[in-house]
Amino acid sequence: MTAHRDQLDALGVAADHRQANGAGRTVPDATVARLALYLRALTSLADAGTATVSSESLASAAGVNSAKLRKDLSYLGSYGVRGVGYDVELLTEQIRSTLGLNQNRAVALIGLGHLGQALAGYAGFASRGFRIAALVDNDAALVGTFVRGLAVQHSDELENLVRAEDISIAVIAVPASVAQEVCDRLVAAGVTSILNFAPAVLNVPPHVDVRKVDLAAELQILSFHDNRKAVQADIEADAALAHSNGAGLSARAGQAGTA
Amino acid sequence: MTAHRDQLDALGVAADHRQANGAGRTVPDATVARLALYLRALTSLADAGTATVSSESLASAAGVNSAKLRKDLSYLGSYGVRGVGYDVELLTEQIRSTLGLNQNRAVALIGLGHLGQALAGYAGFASRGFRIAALVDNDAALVGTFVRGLAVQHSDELENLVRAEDISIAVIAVPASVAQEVCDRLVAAGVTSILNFAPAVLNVPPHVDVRKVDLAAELQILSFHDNRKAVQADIEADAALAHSNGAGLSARAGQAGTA
DNA sequence: ACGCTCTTGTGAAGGCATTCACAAAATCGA
DNA sequence: TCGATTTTGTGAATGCCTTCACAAGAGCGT
Ligand SMILES: NC(=O)c1ccc[n+]([C@@H]2O[C@H](COP(=O)([O-])OP(=O)(O)OC[C@H]3O[C@@H](n4cnc5c(N)ncnc54)[C@H](O)[C@@H]3O)[C@@H](O)[C@H]2O)c1
Ligand SMILES: NC(=O)c1ccc[n+]([C@@H]2O[C@H](COP(=O)([O-])OP(=O)(O)OC[C@H]3O[C@@H](n4cnc5c(N)ncnc54)[C@H](O)[C@@H]3O)[C@@H](O)[C@H]2O)c1
Repeated sequence: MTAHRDQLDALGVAADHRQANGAGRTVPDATVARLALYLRALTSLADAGTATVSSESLASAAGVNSAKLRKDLSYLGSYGVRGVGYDVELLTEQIRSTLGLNQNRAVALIGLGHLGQALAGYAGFASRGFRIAALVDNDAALVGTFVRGLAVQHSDELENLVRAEDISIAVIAVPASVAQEVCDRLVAAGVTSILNFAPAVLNVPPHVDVRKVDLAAELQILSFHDNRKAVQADIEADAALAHSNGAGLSARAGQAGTA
Repeated sequence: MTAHRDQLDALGVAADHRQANGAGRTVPDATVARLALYLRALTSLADAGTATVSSESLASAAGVNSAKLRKDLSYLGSYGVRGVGYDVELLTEQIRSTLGLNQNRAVALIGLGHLGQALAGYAGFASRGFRIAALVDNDAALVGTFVRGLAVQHSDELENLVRAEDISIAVIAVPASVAQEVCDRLVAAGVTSILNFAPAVLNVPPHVDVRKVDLAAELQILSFHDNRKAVQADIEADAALAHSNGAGLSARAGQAGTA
């Protein structure tokens, strides 16, 4: 167990992608998702002063198995050395380049409520290749306040900001009821990638990518497995009981049935 | 496009699951992840007063295709009526039951910094089947303060709280440097499911499930596709230019190459 | 009672992703 | 120079998931 399959997202609209990289190869989506993980692990290694790493140890640092890691890296080309491993710095550069992180991408954050404030202050974005270039909210009390040295702008400015800063990625942290409307405006202004925290399905034209983060859904997935474990334990307990007893039904809840 | 494949998570450790439901059938992981989505869509429909829904319209409300939805629901049993559709209330109950949401599960939240504060105040958890039963931090300045009517407890109390409230699910929102340590304590206290926000790979025993949320990774995945689009646009622009020009290289960045 | 229409439920096919397992490449020491 | 050792890169096999396409079932009007 330890985690679910490969965490096939709770989320997920539908579509397909393939990318032609420098070498002309194609990178599977599942691989792209893991490249981000490898990058994180490589950064730790570099910080620790490691210059070279084997697929085995990088894989374990990233929490995947080494065959998968090697196959993933093979889509980028051959940057390892047989018998030795991968050069940490070179591989980092390769992955950054594949992910398009060499240009410190500008990101807009829409909605500076509870979640938005936390995100705006999150150091992990900056350190991993993103520059928050615009903070937007429509609450007059928030507009003009500063978060991490950046002023919150009124949502009337949304289109101007997206164009002025050449923003292609936006994060939506507004209530679900206005998420589609905000999304439409972002798309109209030229945004092509959206990370959506609102529990709403966004409709976008085909050239726009949406990824969603649904925290309650994540918990529900955990709940399913947790429940499964409990039911399993029940079955086993009952089986054990049946020996001494006859036909027991343990006290545990056991939700898997037919309601 | 519209979204990536099925948003194979950026995250994901490795493992496999299968669940025997009431009918003795097995529910694929990919399906479990989508059940949470369907549930959300069903709740909206119920709020709107809809009593019955076809696979076609429920699918579109959830942003998936209808064949997939029907196949997914078929793992729970036959709760639809041919020629008519699904009863919203009945289906809701079925999914809730499958996900183990009929017992308002108690959740612990560890770390009440920027992110933790936002999560603690998030209404979406309560409305979708979870009760935040414990808030834990080790910062003396936070302990004793109240968030949504619940007092923040000192982390020394962690084990006691988990046992007292019979908590099996925990959310980790502490710095990455202490995430493993917090995780170990949670597991030792009896937690079996963890949602991890810290950018760190957690090692857990096999009976414990971990799901991770890595926001920077999400952005990096978006970045990859965004970059791909830009490169593609370049190629096309160059091809067009080549006709009038000879051999042009457009101004655009074009990061997909070999660094 | 019957035929028409609608929509589910599901075998079968096809497509991806993961895992296996090993030949090929590189280094090192003798 | 050569053999031992290490570790990559990748065909091939396997297993999931998705998608297709349609028979079976349910309601409805006549
Ligand atoms: N708080 C969390 O931990 C959390 C977790 C997961 C998901 N979410 C989701 O994220 C979204 C935001 O959550 P929150 O807790 O921060 O809510 P919030 O109410 O605290 O913040 C929403 C913010 O959006 C702003 N806003 C509203 N309409 C706007 C518009 N048209 N343009 C620009 N800004 C606008 C509001 O002024 C407010 O500041 C919600 O959809 C919520 O469901 C929140
Ligand atoms: N802020 C964000 O939007 C965001 C987004 C994604 C991921 N994250 C991650 O989530 C985690 C929290 O982020 P944050 O911005 O809230 O950080 P933060 O520094 O604001 O909060 C961390 C909290 O954890 C508490 N803490 C530290 N050690 C603890 C321990 N041993 N036991 C209990 N509590 C402890 C601290 O007192 C603090 O209140 C980090 O790992 C961060 O990388 C944050």
